[in-house]
Amino acid sequence: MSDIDTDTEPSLVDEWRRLLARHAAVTGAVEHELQQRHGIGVNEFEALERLVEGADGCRALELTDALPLSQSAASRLVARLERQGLVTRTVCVNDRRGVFVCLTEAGRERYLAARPTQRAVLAATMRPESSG
Amino acid sequence: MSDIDTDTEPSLVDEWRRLLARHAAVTGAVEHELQQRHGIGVNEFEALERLVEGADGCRALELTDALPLSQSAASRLVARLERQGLVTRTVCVNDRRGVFVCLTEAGRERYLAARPTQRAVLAATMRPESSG
DNA sequence: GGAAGTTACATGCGCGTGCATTTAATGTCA
DNA sequence: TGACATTAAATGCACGCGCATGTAACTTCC
Repeated sequence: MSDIDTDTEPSLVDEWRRLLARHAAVTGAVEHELQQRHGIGVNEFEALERLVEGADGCRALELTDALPLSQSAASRLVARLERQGLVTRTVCVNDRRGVFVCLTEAGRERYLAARPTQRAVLAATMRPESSG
Repeated sequence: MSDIDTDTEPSLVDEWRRLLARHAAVTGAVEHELQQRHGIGVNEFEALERLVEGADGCRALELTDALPLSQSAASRLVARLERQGLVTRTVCVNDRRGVFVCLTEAGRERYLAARPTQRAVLAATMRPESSG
């Protein structure tokens, strides 16, 4: 395509850097606004959203899979949410190793309150992508 | 375009989730491989790359601007690189508040050794984007 | 049923991050 | 020149992360 002679396509590196910059910008903005206005972080919000999308409850395992987090990070995330009263942790009936995470009313309200903020920040910060 | 009636375009949220997932996947892979095979992390590599692209040296300030990191994180990053002997920190001549970061020979070699690894991981993990 | 392996989740640990603050050097203005 | 604002970088602090490991509950196979 272009006539650069790096060892690999420069567009790949460009894309990578754009990914890094974009992620930092968008995530940083979302994190900041959510934290400032609703006292939750990006991952907390994402977890709540997954719970709302499901039947307000799901296995911790599903949450771990749905989020870009390690198992330990997900575990602590749920613990934080529980500490804030946004979810409850109960032993799973079918598999007592498992934890059933359930959205509380406070959790639902917090999510609903935070959603417009998150959507607004996304709309404001994700646009510049088109000019890539 | 599609006829979903969420409070915002669902494509925006989809794009956001793809950004999160993609960043986690690619960055995680690059981080792991670079750490495993060359003893440096993603940010360390990016910093070295900026130094190589420049004249093997630049103000710490420029590095901070070039990387998706806070000022304090960039400062510590340079400190780590120095501890590993990959860069040197000298007081800037023109502005003695500033720090001039200079790539060492070891730093250049480490970068050159790590670059193929990074490029390979990028090539392997960034492709799935096209199917967005 | 019982031993061995596997899976789900929690936790100790070290580390990198951002925020707020500090320290030192520059710029500004009189 | 001297006082005040500004800027560059370093650092104390709290916190979230991943890795490795621990614990408890399943599963398998005999």
